[in-house]
Amino acid sequence: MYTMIEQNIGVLIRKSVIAFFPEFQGEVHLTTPQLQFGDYSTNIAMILARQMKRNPFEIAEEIVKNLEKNDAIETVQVLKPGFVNFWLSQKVLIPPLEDAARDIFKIPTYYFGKEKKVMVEFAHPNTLKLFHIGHLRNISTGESVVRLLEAVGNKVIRSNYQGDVGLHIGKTLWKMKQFVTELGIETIRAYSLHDKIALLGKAYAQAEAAYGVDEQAKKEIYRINKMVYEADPQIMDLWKETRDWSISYFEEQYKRVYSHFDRCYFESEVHKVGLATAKELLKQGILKESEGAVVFDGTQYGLDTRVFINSLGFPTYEGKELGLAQKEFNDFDTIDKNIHVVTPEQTSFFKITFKVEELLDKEKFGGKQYHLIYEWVKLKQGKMSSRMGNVVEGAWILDETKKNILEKFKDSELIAEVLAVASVKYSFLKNSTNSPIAFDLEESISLEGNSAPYIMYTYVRTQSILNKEKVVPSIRLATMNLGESERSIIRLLYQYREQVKKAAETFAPNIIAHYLYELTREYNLFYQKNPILKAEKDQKEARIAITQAVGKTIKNGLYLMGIETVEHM
RNA sequence: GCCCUUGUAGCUUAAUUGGAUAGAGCAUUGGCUUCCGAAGCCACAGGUUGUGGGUUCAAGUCCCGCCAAGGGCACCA
Repeated sequence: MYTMIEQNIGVLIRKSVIAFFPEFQGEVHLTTPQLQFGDYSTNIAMILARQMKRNPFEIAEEIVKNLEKNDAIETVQVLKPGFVNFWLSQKVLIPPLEDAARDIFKIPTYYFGKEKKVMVEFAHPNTLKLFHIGHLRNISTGESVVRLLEAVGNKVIRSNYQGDVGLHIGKTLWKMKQFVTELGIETIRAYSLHDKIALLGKAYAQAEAAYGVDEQAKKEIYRINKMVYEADPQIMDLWKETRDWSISYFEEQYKRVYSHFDRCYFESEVHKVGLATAKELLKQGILKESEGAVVFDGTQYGLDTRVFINSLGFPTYEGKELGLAQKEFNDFDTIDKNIHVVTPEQTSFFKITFKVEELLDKEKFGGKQYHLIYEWVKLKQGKMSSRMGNVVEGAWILDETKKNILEKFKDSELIAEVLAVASVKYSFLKNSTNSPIAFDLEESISLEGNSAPYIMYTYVRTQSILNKEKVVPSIRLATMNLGESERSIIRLLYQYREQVKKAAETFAPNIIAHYLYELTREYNLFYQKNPILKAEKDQKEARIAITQAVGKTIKNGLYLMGIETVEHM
């Protein structure tokens, strides 16, 4: 395993340092530098320079001088201020390549605790509302994080928390009741799912408008909201039916982007537990009464003060979260970490609920809740707002991209669909999760350069070559004399597993995107320069093996990003 | 008013968590098919990393001030 190699090099350096500086205590830190600076690098000489009050370059030379010979290392080099750079020998570079060619990826493990089990909570659209482009980014991020955490050995539970009670429901149902009276429920039932969802959207928009100006409407909306909370039979039929439409619609969206959930939580099933918990916390003095509401005074922890039970006696979003947390942690026994993929405006909200949960049960919740901030998809033309009617539906952008692909290239419907999903997902995931995406309706999704089609095209290219010459009888690369361009691809392939681990540790799919793009570019350059099938015997064998390894690695990496591959395009 | 986040080429962005010459893609300009898929490849150009200071052998990254944008700060979710 490469980690062994890394450790071995660390030990070698350590020994070497101790040889001339016996009181050395610190850590030897190895990094993966740019290819031009070797496979591993250490800055230990610069750190020692301060302690020893000597020139770092001299120290670096001394380290190299005292270094024991090791057949994993081909070359060692000392550069400028005092970097020591290591080039690995083919002996250790080749096995990962051979593995990759056979579709074997020995990803190092990474756990957050002894349970080796984590929950990722993502998607969370609210029922009766649109599944918009922001949800699409959320689900792309969540799905990829799930797969990354699985890749490093965790059991991952996919969960999804949806708001099916609350003011937005009150509003929509208020208007929907009118629609039902006007149109008749049977007429509406005959609508396609898509039209039903559109009607719900219309109801919400009109209710939202009335809420601001019409006192009577506002009162009525509050009344309906209360009925929903109390599960009043008078409203429950409509509530249930509209909720079902919404849920089926969401299922369609999840399926289209290859996601699914182990458990979908709803506010309607947690608000009672939340309320009870908040009341209990009030008794314990963790929460307190203020102006008729029950609040948490965060000032003592440098946090905001927020309401958990409002003066009408309903649990707020904060109150419900207490119920959710308990259900999540009870339903799946102990988990090491619960990762909430949510926008940044909720930062204060999470800081407070996490704090309260910790005060409630430190053993159970302490240090386990994590808010993974993913940023908004912002429209270049202006903000998205359901009131303004300029919310971009998730499906819309997928459809647009697909149309674009069909127009530009002569792909089949099926392939265009896969490419569209890939393009949209990739365009989200290549950015770091915490950077806002400025989305331009005109420019749409990029289909060249650093994009999914570019990477996919390269994959297809590798498959096309392999179709012509499948057989790789024996890979004897370890002893072969490889050229420069072969070597840089092999060295990149060597880094893959480490990159996956890093991406998992930091919940950062963009690391995979970045890596795949780099690998793909390197391969394309190689392809352009060198014949593969027409190369000489040994060389041909090596190049086919590389082609196979690159293909498998691309496929594996794309899978980790939640992207399917195509064999032709 | 207080708190948090962000500011990198015309546009969209990366930078291995303090490392080496700040890396790409779009857009612009010029070039590459008798040959494995040109959705490709190469080249040119584009930068005082918002700004002023500080710490360090080393700062886009850390600290302080200022400017700008976004978000949050009691009964919405």
